[in-house]
Amino acid sequence: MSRIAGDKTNKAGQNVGQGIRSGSTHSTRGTGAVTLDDVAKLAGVSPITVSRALNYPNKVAAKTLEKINQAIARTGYVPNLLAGGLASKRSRLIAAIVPSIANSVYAETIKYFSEELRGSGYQVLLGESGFSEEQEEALISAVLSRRPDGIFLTGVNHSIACRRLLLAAKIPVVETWDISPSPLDVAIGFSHEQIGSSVARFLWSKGYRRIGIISATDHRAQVRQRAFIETLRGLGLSEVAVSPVPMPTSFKLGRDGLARLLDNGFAQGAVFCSSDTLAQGALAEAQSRGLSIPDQLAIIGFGDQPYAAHTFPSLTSVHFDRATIGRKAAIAILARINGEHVAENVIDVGYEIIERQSC
Amino acid sequence: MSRIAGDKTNKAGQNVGQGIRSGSTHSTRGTGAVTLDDVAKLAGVSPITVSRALNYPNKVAAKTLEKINQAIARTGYVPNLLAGGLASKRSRLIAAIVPSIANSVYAETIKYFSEELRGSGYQVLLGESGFSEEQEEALISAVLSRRPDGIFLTGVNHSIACRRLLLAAKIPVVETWDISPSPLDVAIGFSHEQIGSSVARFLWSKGYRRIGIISATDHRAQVRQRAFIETLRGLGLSEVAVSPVPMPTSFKLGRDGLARLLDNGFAQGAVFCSSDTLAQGALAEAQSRGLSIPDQLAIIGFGDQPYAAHTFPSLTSVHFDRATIGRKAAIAILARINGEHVAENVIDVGYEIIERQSC
DNA sequence: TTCATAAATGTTAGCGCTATCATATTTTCC
DNA sequence: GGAAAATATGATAGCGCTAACATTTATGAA
Repeated sequence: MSRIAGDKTNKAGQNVGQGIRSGSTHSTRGTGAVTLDDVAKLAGVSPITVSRALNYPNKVAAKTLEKINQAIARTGYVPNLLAGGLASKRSRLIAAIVPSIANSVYAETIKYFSEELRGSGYQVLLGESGFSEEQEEALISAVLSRRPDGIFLTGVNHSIACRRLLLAAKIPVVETWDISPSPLDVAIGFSHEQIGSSVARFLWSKGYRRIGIISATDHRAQVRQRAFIETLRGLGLSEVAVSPVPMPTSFKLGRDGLARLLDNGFAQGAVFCSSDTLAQGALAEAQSRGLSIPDQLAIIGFGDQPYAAHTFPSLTSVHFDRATIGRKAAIAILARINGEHVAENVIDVGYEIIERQSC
Repeated sequence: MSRIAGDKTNKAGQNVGQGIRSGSTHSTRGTGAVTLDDVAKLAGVSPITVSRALNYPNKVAAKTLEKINQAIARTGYVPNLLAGGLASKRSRLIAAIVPSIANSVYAETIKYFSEELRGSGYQVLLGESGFSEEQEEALISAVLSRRPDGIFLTGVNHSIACRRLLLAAKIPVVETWDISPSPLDVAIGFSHEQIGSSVARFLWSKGYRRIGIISATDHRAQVRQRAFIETLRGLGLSEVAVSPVPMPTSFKLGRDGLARLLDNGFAQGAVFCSSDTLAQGALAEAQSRGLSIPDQLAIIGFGDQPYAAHTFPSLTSVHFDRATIGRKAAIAILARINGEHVAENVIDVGYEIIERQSC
C-alpha cells in the first residue's frame, strides 16, 4: 500500500506553492521558470536583497526576510545554482573520484564525506575512475568543467597531466586512502607499506611459517604485498606463496585465489587477502574443502568491513576508519575553501589489526 | 614504487598546455582562468565559432576546427559548464537519488546508468535519501537548483511535495526498482508483489511447510512480505514466522534475524530474506549453530548479488537485472531529453528465482 | 557568368544570478 | 540633539557562455 504523505512544507518551513509568477515572461529566451526577479517583485524589494536573504540571511532585516520567504513560498522559487555559481565563482560543488562506486568501502567513505559537506551547503559530484590513471585524467578534466570548489581523490598517484589540471584549477585537493610525503595539497590516509609489514610480523608472531597472499593488482594492494613479502624475508621466510587476482576483487576471485594456492600445495598456513571480500571468498573455499579454520588454514583480510565480525568463523582483518577519512577530508576541504590555514597537510589516520577467529 | 606516467595527451588528442593566456586579464571580476574568448582570439575566430567547435564540431570547417583545437591545447582551456548550462538551459547533468550509496545493489545500477550517459556527455549527480521520503524531498529540492536535465529516482512512492517539485521542473523523470500503473514519467523495474508471491509458491512447491521471513522495513520489502504471506495463506499456510529488521540491512542483522526466529522455536523450515546480505548473515548464523543447509534450514535471498553463486553452500536468490535497469533508465532519459516519443512508459524487466544449494 | 542554395562564420543580446560600490536608514554615544 | 558608526538596501555591471538571427563565403545548376 503506498503511503501518500500529506501536503508538506519544505525544510525552510515554507509552503510549497503552485509556481505563481508575477507579471508576464520577460523575454523569448527564458524558460518560464520562476526567477529571483519574480520573487523580488512579489516581495517588493530589489533582486539583490533576495539574493542576500538566501545566501546571508543575517544581513537582512527580519521583516524583509519574512516578506521574501513568503514570496519564495508562494512562487515555488527554486534557485538556479548555475547562474549563482557563474556570478559568484562558487559552485558549491565538490568533486569526488573513487576507483569504484560499487565497492562499499569507497562508497562508505563518500557517504561520510557527503554528509559532512551537506551541512555547509555543498553537494558531491561523484566519478568512477576504474583504477585507471587514464580514466582518472579524463574524469578530472570533465569534472573540472563544472568548476567544483574542491576535489576529493583516491590514492596519491596521478598522472602528470592530472596534476597539471588540478594545479591550474586552483582548488583545494584532498588525496585519500594513502599518505605521501609530498601531497598535491592535503593527504588523509594510512601507510600501506606499514600495513603490509605489520601483517607480516603479526602472522610471524602467531607462529605461522607457511604464509601466502592473495592480492589484487591495484597500486595500493601491491605496495602492501611488497612490504609484506620483504618483511617476511627479513624475518627469515624466503618463500611466500603469491596468488594475484585482478581488479575489482570479488568473492569468487577470493575462492579462486585460494583454490590456486591450495592446488599448488599450499597447506597448514596463513593467507593475507588484500580485501575482506577476497577473504570471505577464501573462507567459503576453505569451508567447501572441509578445512578447519584457523587450525588447517588461517585467513586475514583487509578493510574490516562491517560483516567481518559476524562471518563464521569471524574474520581477522586490518581495520582503518573510513568515516574519519571521509569526514576529515570534508573538513580539510572546507577549511581550505574558507582560506583557513591547514596545519597538517598529511593526516595519518592509522590502522589496527583486529584479531578474530580466522587467524 | 610509484609509477609516474609520462606526459600525456587528453582524450581529444591535444597536448595539455601550460595555460597560456593571450593578452591581459579583462576585468576585475574574472578569475584569470582561460576563457572561450581567449581561445577565440588565439585562433583568430569569433567566440561563437569556438563554442560550435566544442558542441557541434561538424558545423565547423575542418581547418578552423584544427586551429581552434590547437588554441585549446596551447591555452589549456577548460570549458565552463556553469556558463554553458546557463546560456543553453542544458546542464548536461542528470540527478540520481538512491536510498543508500553504500548498498552495492544501488551503486551497481548507478554505475551502469552513469556509463550509458557518459557517452552522451552527461554526468550524474548522486544523492542519498536514506529510505526517507522527507530526506528525498529535501534532496530533490537541493538537486533541482543545479537544473539537471533529467532525474533518476528509486521507487515509485514520493511525497506530494516531491511530485510537485518534479512536475514544476519539467524534466524527464525515471522511477526505478519498481513499477507502477501511473508513473510520474517512466518507470523501470519489476513487481515486488509478484516476487513475494512467486517465492511463496516456490517454497511451497519445494515441499516446505514451515516458512519464515526476515524482512527489512523499507517499503518495497514490505510489499514483498505482504504478498509472500498472503500467497502462503492462500495455499493453506496460516502461520508465517516473521522477523523484521531495520534498514539498512546488514550481515549482522541477518544473523540476529535468524537467531530470533530459531530461538522462538522455528525449525526445519525455509526462510525468505529480503536481501542477500541478510541471507548471508543467516547462513553464518545457521552454520555457527551447526545446522545443515538446506536439510535443517533452507534459505532464499533477494538480489542475486555476484557472491550468491559462490558462498558455501551457494545461495538461492531472486535475480533481477540491475545493469538493464541502469541502462534502460539512461536510454529512456536520453530519449525524453531529445524529445523522442517513448512508447512504453512502464518497463517491467522481470525477475527469476535462481535455485542453488541453500534451498 | 549568374543566380539559387548550402555551408561557414559572425553580431547581438541575453541566461539568472552576485560582487562591488553607493546610498539610505537606523543605532550609538557623548 | 547631532555627528559618527553600524546596519540595511539598492543600482550597476558583468560572470562565460550560447540561441537566434544576420551575414559572408563556397558550391552547384542553368
